Amino acid sequence: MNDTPELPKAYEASTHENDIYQRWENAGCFKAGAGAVDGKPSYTIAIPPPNVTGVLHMGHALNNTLQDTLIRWRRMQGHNTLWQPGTDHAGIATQSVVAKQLDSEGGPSREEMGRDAFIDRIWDWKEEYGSSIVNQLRKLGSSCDWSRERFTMDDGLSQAVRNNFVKLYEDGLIYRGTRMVNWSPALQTALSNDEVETEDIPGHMWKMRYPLSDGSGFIDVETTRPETFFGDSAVAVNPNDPRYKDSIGKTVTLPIINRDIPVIGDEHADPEKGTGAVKITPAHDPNDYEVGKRNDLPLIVIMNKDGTMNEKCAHFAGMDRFECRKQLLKEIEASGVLQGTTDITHAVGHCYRSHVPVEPMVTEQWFVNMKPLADRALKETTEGRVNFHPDRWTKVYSKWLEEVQDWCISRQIWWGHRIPAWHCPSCNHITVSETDPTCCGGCGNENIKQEDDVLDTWFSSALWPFSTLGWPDTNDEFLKTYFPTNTLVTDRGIIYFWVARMVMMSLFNLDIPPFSDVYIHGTVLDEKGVKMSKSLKNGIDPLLMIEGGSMNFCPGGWRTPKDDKKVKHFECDGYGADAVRYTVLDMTTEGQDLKLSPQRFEGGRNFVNKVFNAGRFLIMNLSERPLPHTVSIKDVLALNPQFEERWLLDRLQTAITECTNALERFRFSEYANAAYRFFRDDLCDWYLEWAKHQFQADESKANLAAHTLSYALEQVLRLLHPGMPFITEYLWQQLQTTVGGSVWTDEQFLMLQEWPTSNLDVQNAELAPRMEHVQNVVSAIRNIRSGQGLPDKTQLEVTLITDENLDDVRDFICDRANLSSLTIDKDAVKPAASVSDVVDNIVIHIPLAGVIDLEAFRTGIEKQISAKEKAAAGKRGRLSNEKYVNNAPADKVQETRDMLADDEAEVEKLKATLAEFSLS
RNA sequence: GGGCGAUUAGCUCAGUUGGCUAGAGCACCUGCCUUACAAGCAGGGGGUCACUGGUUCGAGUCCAGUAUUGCCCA
Repeated sequence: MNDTPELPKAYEASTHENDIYQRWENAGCFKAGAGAVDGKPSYTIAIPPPNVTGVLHMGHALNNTLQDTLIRWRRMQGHNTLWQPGTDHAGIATQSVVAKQLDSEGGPSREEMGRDAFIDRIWDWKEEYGSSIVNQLRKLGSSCDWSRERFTMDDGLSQAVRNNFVKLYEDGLIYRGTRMVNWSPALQTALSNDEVETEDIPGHMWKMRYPLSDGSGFIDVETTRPETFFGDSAVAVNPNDPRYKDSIGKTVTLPIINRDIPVIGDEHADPEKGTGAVKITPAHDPNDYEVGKRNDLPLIVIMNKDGTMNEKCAHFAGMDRFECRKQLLKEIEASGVLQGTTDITHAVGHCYRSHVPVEPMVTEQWFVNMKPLADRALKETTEGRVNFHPDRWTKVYSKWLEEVQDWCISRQIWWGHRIPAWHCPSCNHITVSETDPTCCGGCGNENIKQEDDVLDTWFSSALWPFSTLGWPDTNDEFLKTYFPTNTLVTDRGIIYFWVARMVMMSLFNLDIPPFSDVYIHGTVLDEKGVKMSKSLKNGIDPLLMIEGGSMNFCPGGWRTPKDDKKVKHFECDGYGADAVRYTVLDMTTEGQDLKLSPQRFEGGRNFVNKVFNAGRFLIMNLSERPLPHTVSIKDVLALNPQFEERWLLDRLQTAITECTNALERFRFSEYANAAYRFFRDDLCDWYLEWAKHQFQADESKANLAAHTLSYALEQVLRLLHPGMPFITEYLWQQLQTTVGGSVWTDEQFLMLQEWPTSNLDVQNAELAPRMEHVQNVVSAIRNIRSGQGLPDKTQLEVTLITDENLDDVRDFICDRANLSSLTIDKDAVKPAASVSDVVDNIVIHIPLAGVIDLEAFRTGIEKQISAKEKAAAGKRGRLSNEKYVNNAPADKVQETRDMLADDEAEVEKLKATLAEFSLS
């Protein structure tokens, strides 16, 4: 790497990214504690473990870009960092994937091969395909400590699950009971309340007539689910409803099955709604379940686990619940039981995964008693130990905890942590134990059988921030060093599922919250504002954006075959990981969703290329000009820096402060913008262009410019590194090999260099405004050139009328405005046939005999005059208002006076130039 | 029905404790292939800050209401 590299004109991300990543990893840069400075605190992020069956989507790209930006920044700050990676076993999802695979192979089904063989088969699948998503995270540049990768089904994490379960059970916080749960007939398992998604769908309200058994009349009830009448235990009427007062205590006879059920009085029946009488099906409706409990009604389960009707349903037995409804309606219509149908829209709970309507059903399940855990978790936010960003999510979190219901944790599937409970057939005792027991804890019977059910995947995810660090071994060095973690970066969608449960379990097991800050980022939307999802075919594949390829996608979402017309085709060569990262960082403003289109990444790619080219420029110039291995600010200061250099150094300090402050406050977009502004505006557009001139000047000027550029670029590469790690690392190393001394070796990485801190010695509040003033003069001259239709290369002769001392920036103005001569004199006379302008009270004259575009000049000046006059009028109005003068802060008033004076002076000068011009 | 957001340039978004002529990127117009970069440079046009009131010397910013829209909960 000693030869001067021949760099291409455009940066090719794909030729460098994999190589750089490999070298980081081989050198141990990702390992816990890499680059840590003694005495600095630890900084830990536990990755939200992606589903092991998952493929990287834009949400992951965003989520992990933010985490990587934070961890790289803290690592550079010398903190003892750990980004703990891993994946989640995703019980239902993974089981479905493998079951489908079996199905497509045509071999034995899950049921045929049996539990143990099937689980082996899933492990095989996991070995083969389970690392695809973590490899995709690598493509993004994620600096996770892969040597510590964990999986929720690992032995250690499984031990943690058992330990937690047993402790909760022993504390009476886990119980087993027969309760109303949400049953998914498609998956044939119970679900937690949070796994049910309510959707508004069109339906019907059917009126059914139940005759009173004594023949004294009838009661009409309305229902959206007539087929559940087989499980009716009562008809409820409001006790205060005069229409039904006499019916209470009587019975009605159910049609078809001719079973008598009581008419009861219960407040649940609303006289205002429907007929005022409601059928009560305690085993298949959550509200009816409560009514049933109050009134001691029998629970009559009428369905099988697969959603078909059971033997209690006469000749409908074996029929699917929806088919049963159809057939039943025909029969009861014919028999006169059906008294009417109304079209309605109602909210129906659907299974989050299979999307079939859930069946409320009474079954025997395991539950966590959430109240005591939730109360503690609530205090963490109210007492400021867990802080959400943006803060408003605290309320969402708190609300859920306040209203939390018991958590159904048992799942009737095979893939997952099998509940550590053993049933005894002889004494019915349940033995719950962390290690496999050999006999019943109640009677000593050795013939015991482990519970079939497994735990909800979130039960193990809830332990993630500490189970990955060795817990329940509380002596584990990693647990001691890196727990509690610092920042959790996640999406609002799993505040209930995951964030709240982690806090609860961490408090229960370790008495401290698992993290201090929770950053909730936006959701990734397509260009039409619809959330990206696989099923809507509107997703943009981040890997494709990184590496290139072609894709079809449907902005707005693909919902029906007709939407095929809306499908768009997109092809690209790949923008590179840095471009993707920078683009999403730039878009990550507080709490804002990200509307993305593939073209959006061009902006990021262009900026990355700009960074590359700045480096290319410096490398080309430095190859002839040896500099110290790493130029320090002392080196620059020793070379007698001039105004331009001192200005650039001051701007760099501002950028350092802004970037650091932004990251501290999770303002990712502000971070990206602050670095961008300094890099593009200050460094490239102004200083670097000036440096080209200096390189042609005498040796001391050239040397100063080279040192300054080298130093400033090196610093800004550090600032940009957390956001765009690859290009910055690549360039940094290229620059190290180019400069003299060649002390640099392959062992050194930008990634482990120190994050810049602002240097108070080079800060000077007067530099930036003065440079801005000078830039305004340059811009005004360029504006005249452009307004007069002159090519950029036309050199101009300029006279500035001012008493300011501009000697030190004379060369700068001449160069940046491309002047052949510059006269600065407060008494200078206007050259004949010249156009003029006034900026910051400096009058500019440019002789342009013969080429003057009179019209352009006049309109330009007139426009300025009217703008200035308008501004002045506003200020005059304010100052003539005595309330303003009396009430506003004195310095503000004085400021307004000064500005008004400036405005008025400038208007005068503008008018004078216009008048002079008209004369000439 | 309840809660939380959003509404600023053609598009996507910034805009801090209220205070100069409300900013950026993209798109657009003009001129430039100037030996870092046309994935670029220079210059320019473009906004009744959703609407209606209120507080204030002063409101994009604070308060109340209205409209449109998104998400979550029931």
